[in-house]
Amino acid sequence: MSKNSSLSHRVTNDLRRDIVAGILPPGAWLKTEELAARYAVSANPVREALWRLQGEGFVVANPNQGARVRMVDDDFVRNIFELREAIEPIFVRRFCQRATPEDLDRLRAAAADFATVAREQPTDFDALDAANRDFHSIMLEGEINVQAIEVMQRYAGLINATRAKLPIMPSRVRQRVAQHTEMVEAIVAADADAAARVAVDHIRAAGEDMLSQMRQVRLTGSRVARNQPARKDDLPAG
Amino acid sequence: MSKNSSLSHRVTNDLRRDIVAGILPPGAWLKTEELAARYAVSANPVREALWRLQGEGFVVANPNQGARVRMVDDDFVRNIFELREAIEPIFVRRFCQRATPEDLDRLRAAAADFATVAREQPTDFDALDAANRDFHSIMLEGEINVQAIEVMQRYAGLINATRAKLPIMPSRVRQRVAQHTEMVEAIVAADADAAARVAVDHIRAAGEDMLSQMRQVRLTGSRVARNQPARKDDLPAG
DNA sequence: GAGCGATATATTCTATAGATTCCTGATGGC
DNA sequence: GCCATCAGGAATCTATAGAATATATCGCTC
Repeated sequence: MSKNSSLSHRVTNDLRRDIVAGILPPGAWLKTEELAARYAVSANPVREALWRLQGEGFVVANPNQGARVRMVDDDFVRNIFELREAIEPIFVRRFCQRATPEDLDRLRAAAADFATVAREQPTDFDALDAANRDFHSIMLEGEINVQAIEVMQRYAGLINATRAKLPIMPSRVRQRVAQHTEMVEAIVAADADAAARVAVDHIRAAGEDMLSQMRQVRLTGSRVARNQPARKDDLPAG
Repeated sequence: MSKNSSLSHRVTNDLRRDIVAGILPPGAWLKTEELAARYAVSANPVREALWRLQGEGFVVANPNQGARVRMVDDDFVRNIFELREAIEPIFVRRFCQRATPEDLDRLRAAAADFATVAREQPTDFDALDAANRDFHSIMLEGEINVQAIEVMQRYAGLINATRAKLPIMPSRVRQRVAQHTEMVEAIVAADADAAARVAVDHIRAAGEDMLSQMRQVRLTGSRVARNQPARKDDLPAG
C-alpha cells in the first residue's frame, strides 16, 4: 500500500512498534543518539520520526531537552474520549444521510462479524479490535471532513496500544455487540439523532470501561500476560 | 514569553509570518533550499519548521516531493468550523460549572470591551480579533482538556490569517456582539445547555459568514487593501 | 507526421558526519 | 546556605554526499 520507504518512515514504524510493544515504556527518554544506534541510522531520521510520532501522540518533546514516551494517565484517556464523543456524531449523522442500501448491508455484516468474534474469541483483543475497526471504518469511507478524521485517528494508536494491555470484561464485550446492533438499527431507520446518541453512549462506555480497567490494574498490580514488555534488555540504558 | 530561541523556531515564526502576510500565497511551493537561502540557515532547521507548520496546518507536505502552503478552500473552512462546533461546547459547559464570580465579571468586561471595539473600530480586523480572542480565552483558562484545546487552536492561525484578508460586514459584527451578550447571560444563569447552544450558533454564524465572504471575493475579485501581499518580489522565484 | 514509451538529465528531498550551541547538574567561592 | 561558574552530555545546526522523483529529449511504432 503506502510504500513510504524512506529511512525516517522505517524508524517511525519501528519506534512506534517498540512503544506499542512496551519495550519503550511510557515515560522513557528517547535519546536521539541512542535510538540512532538502535535502528542503525543517523540522528536526522530519528529526529524526523520523533516529530511524526509527536503528531500521532506517542511522544512528547521539549526543545533542547529531548523527547519521551507519552504517559497515558487518567486525564489523558478522559480527554481523548471526550474529544471522540464530540466528533463521532459528525460522522454518524452524515453517514445516516449518505448510506446506500449496499452500505447498510455491509454495516450489518460487519456488526455480525463483530458479534461472532465476541462470541468465539471474547478475550482476544486483537481480533475484537480488528472487527471493531472494520465496523467503524465503514462509516468513515465517504466522510468528507478529513480534518475531523485526522483528529479522531490522532491518538487512536496510543489509546489502543494501552487498551490492549488491559483486561477485557466479557460483559463489556456483550454491551458493545448490543450497541453496534442498536446503532445499525438507528442508521437503517435513518434516525440520525438516535444514531448519534448511541454513538456517544458507545464511546462513553468504552472510555469508562478503560478508566475502570486502568484503576483495577493500578490497585491489584495485575497485568495481562500477552503483549508484555518482552525484553527490556534490548535497550542500552534503562 | 516563550523564548524558544532556536534557529528552527525562528524559521518557523518567520515562515508563518510570511504565509500569514500572503508573501507566500496558498499553493506556493516551499522548497527547502530556497527557504534556507531566504532565512539564511541550512536545510535542517527549514525541514523542522516545515514539520511544525504542517502540525499547525499551514503547510501540507508529500514525501520526496516537497511542501506547499495549504490551500484554504470552502471544504477546509467548512471542516474546521464543523470541528469547532463539536468541540467548543465542551469548553463552554465546563466553564459554566467552574466559573467564579470574578471569572464572570471578567467575562462581562471582555464582552463590553469587544462591544466598544465593534462600535468604534468596526472594520479593524486586528482590533476585533484581539478583543474577541480575549473574550474567548477567558473560558479556556482553567480548561483541563488540553488535547481538545490543541485541536481547537491547530488551524486557528491559518483560518484567522485567511479571514483577515476578507471584508467585514458591520451587521455581522453587531451579531457577534449580541451573541457574546447572550452567551454571558446564559453562563451567568449557569444554564450550560443554553450557553452551549449559543456557542454553536456563534461558530456556525462565523463559519457561514466566512464562506459567504470568500464566495463574494471570488465573484467580484475584490480584495481588502490592508494586509495585501506587500511585495512578492521578496521571493527568488514565482 | 503524430503519438507513445523509454532513457537521460535536472531538480529536490533525504541522510551522514562533524561542529556548535544549549541545557543540566556539580563544584567551589561568597 | 545561596549564587556564580564550569564541565559533561545531549540536542541542534552546517555542509556535503546520496536517493528519489519529475521533466525533457530522443527514438520507435502506427
